[in-house]
Amino acid sequence: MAETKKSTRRRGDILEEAILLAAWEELAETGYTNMTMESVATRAETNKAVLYRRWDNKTELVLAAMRKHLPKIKTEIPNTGNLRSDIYDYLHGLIEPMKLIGAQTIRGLFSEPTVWRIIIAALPQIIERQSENKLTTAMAEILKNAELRGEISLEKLTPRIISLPLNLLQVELITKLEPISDQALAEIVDDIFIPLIRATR
Amino acid sequence: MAETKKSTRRRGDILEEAILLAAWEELAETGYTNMTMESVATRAETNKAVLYRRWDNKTELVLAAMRKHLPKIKTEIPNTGNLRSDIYDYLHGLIEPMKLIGAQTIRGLFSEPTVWRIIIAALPQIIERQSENKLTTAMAEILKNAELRGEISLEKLTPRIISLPLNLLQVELITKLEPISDQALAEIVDDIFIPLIRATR
DNA sequence: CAAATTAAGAAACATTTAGTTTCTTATGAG
DNA sequence: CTCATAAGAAACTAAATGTTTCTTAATTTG
Repeated sequence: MAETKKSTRRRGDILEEAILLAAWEELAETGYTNMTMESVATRAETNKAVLYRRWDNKTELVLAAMRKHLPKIKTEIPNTGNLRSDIYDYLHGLIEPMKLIGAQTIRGLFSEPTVWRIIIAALPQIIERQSENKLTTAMAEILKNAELRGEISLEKLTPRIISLPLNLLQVELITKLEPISDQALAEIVDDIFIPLIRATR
Repeated sequence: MAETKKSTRRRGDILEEAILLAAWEELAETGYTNMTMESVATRAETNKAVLYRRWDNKTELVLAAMRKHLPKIKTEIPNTGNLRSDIYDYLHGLIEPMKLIGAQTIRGLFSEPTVWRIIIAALPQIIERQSENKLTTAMAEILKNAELRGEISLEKLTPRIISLPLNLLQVELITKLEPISDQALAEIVDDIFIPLIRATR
């Protein structure tokens, strides 16, 4: 009569992944402050103590969930033979995965207090170490290719100019709290970055 | 022998100001999460219940303290007869008061979880309604003056271009967590905004 | 395959903090 | 001087974080 289920007691990575998924879902659905260690444990069908054996505190758990479930940043850069296309394509590849996540989840992530700070605090870990450098490096490479083609003169470009498009995408995300639209990207590239770079030479 | 003190039981505005000052100091010194309603009450030499009689919750108290103690945004715009100077002077007037607050306090404000979200959530109240509009309006006026002098053609400038300097100041503040330097401002104005505007006509 | 080790499940517990309630008492208005 | 109002004091509730202890299932190892 009783089902054959409930024999399994999960361990190790399988359990860990279930917890991180539960945390990610809670985060997106209810936001940081409403997500409790208890609620995550329950959703993952396990126990609070199990969470604390793996992560020191709620913040660490959230960070781990974000690291696991946020889209990874690409390192490969396009080489279309044209600066504008290279920039646009690369940045488009960055914002595209956000659309899968959707506004709901982004709002869930950002809508509650702590995550802002966590995200910023975590930039050195989540992003800076991996991505900020990755991003800046990618931009630098794209521009170097453009220089080789004689499109621009790299030495005129300050670090602030180089990071300009990325910074504007940041502001866009933070203030809109939804996936960045292709149109916004196009404006940043075509109305701001490219004209500026053409002017700077 | 005993001093003549301790007779006073403060009320009304005097008490309220003491509380808001205490909250502001706690916020700056220990950050949002470490600042408790209890600690604010103690510092203000009053009682937790008094705080809750005035503000519904911790968030409201913090918002009130920020509204009271953050520098107000100027509405008057310079008119030097030169676009570059107008922009620089106006933005300089915005960032100057932050230097009085200092990196310590800015870090205190931003260093702990919730304030990020509070600040952003409060933008509609604290900033957007008053300031974001104020800021955008000021920028628009400065540019209009420049158009009257024949320096630029306003119709070519998109909203994104107009808000560019303010957006870059935002990113600067958020990523550095210290008062914005005059040099950073100069770079934003002279390496980015002015060249872009000159190119866009 | 049996014994030993490891880690999960369960539940009670400690602590902190937000927010409430009730009662007493000082203060200021009339 | 009297009375309404709001401050002070203190006890209390209700989460939520983080801990501890014990039992028991899964895995490793000899």
